[in-house]
Amino acid sequence: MTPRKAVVEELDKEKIMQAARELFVTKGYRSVSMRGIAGRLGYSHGALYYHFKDKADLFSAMVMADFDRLNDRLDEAMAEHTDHPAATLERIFMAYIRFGLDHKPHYEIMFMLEQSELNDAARRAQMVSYDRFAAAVLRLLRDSGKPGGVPIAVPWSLFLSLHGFVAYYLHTEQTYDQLLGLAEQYVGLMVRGLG
Amino acid sequence: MTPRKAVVEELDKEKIMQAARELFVTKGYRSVSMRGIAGRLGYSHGALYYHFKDKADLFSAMVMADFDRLNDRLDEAMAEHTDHPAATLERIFMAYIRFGLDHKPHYEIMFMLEQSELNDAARRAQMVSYDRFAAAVLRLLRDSGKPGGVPIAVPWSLFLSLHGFVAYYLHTEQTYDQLLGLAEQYVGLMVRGLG
DNA sequence: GCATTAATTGACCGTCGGTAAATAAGGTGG
DNA sequence: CCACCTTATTTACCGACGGTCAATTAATGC
Repeated sequence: MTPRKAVVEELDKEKIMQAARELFVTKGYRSVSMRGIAGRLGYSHGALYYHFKDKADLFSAMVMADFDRLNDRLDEAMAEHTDHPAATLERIFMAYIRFGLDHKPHYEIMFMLEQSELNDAARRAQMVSYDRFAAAVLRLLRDSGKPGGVPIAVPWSLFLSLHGFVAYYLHTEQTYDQLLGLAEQYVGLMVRGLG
Repeated sequence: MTPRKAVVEELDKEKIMQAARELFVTKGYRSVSMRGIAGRLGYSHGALYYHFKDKADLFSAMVMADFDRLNDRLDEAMAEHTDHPAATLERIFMAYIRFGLDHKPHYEIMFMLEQSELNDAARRAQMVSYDRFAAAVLRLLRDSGKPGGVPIAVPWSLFLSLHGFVAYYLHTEQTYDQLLGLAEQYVGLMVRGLG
């Protein structure tokens, strides 16, 4: 009936991503449909395809925004480097876990999507974010005076460990606060492995 | 036209699970459909619903069979307990990683399915299998003469670490043999954390 | 005011998981 | 051998999905 709305209520990428986020909170991202997102906004589903090429394109845009946030959190954790490198390391690890558990719907699409559900740009953002993490970890390990070189596989192992922790609790109801003690034990185990 | 086939070519659960497995190898399990499985066997999709209540029921049956196999592998790794407990621990960890990477399609449905995609029995099998793992790890840690008690969270942390490793490489082309060196470093880091 | 462009609708396509009635084969008792 | 019941399968159907596209109307530029 009205194949174009008044400009004040026009759709844009931000509104679409926001609606998608709200749906992710209640249902898992698997069951969030393009039709559902459009319906929540009062539009027909076809309108979304004017703003995003397809569902992977929408997911990817959200993922890239989320990686920017994660990078900020890790930067903050590193910025307080007044104490020992080992303590900074623990802060970074805890910041990672906290980000994952405080923003489960975000983390879910960042790391739990199949590769086919993301476009190239989003995959690049994943890798870039990991590179920052790895560089920071390597620097801290060297600063803390490790004898000899630090094997390049170490940051990767640490990342995998952190991801394993978050990924498991992603689909439970438990919050970061509830898991705090366990997370600290876990991180402690990780850091002791580096000694 | 022929609403029942000759008895020699009747469908059964085994045939269906086998066909599903074959499809998992080429496509991810996400894109394996009930129609696709039936088609591969030369049946119409409705026939599957006579043998399995729904897709979750089919997946769950496969998952439970896979946990039996994983339990066997871990039992084998523990059985060779001629040497130090620490060496046995490493063998168990490596056996876990090996199972995951040697049987990626199996591991995928065992651990990467959403809870809603499994029925109660399959969820129980997951927990029982973890309990075996945890009991074995706890026993070995105590045998190796840990001073004081071993926190109950330790086996769980170890499991999460192993899962993190396997989960990441699940969607890559890399084989267990190619990742052997990295896996050994990773396991080494884990065990050192216990010292 | 008129032509052009931008944004939205809604019909349509093929595929999915799932249900249920119809139907034919297998098994059973007389 | 036949009648009857059970078992296994087909097929049509449902609603929902992702995605495409011509039609349509609001906004914009000249």
